[in-house]
Amino acid sequence: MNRKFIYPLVIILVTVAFYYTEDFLDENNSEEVRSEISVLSKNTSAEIENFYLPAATGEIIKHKFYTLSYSEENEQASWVAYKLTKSHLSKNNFKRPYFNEDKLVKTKSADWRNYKNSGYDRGHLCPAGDRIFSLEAYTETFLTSNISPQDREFNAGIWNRLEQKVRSWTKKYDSVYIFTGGVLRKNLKTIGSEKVTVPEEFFKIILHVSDSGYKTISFVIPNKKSSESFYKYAVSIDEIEAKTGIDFFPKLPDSIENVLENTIELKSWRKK
DNA sequence: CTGTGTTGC
DNA sequence: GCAACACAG
Repeated sequence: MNRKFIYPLVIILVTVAFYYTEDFLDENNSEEVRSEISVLSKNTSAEIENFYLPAATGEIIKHKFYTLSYSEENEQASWVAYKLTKSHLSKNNFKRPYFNEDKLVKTKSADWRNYKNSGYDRGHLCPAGDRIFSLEAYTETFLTSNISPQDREFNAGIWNRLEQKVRSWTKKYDSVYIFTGGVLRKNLKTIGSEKVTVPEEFFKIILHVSDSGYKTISFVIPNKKSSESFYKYAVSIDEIEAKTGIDFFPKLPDSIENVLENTIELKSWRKK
């Protein structure tokens, strides 16, 4: 191809796209948000800790590579939050370590033996596959505060497919924030001597932050085998809040929080 | 990738 | 408890 032709064309396209998105996004991305994003973009290490974390529902545990809120009643996290970036998606072939108690949980996290012969997987909330960029990060996901009883075919099936899609979104968008956990209700079935509750559904929220604004997609999926597309289980964040009692994005200005939380925006996430 | 079970020390 | 290996979705 002729570079003399391509370069001007690219410049024109980029310019048009820039002005188009500026106008287009004004509707739900105020100056308020823009200025917050510009502040956050200069504050990479602490941004999730300080700004995007859901409200606490129990003891907040800040690990090096993810943060969680532990529910002692349920012997598992009520939510796990972490940032996934393109650079995290490296390749490694670490041997699976054993699950350990999370020493940072003051009330003691559940013992892995609760899961043994329970019929349920020790399902990662922050997936090991998202922390393979270092042995330390990988090992840190093997804490019992980061697992929840999951149906075998749910975990290896629809939930796994969603996790892989999150990795593909990460490649596309450079970085995303992920918030995930089981829907913890009263009177759930339990396993093991410590009575780890078995969620009937799991939620996952994906947030993308860029100069042009915020973008989210979220799901609630039953803890059982499904051959459906996970898109069938796309819900609003409001719905997840209603089911879990968790307040997501409590620090975002209400005007932005409301728009993010009550809309289901599938098109732009689905397109290739 | 998501995991489990068995064998042997 | 841990290592090695086989196996399943």
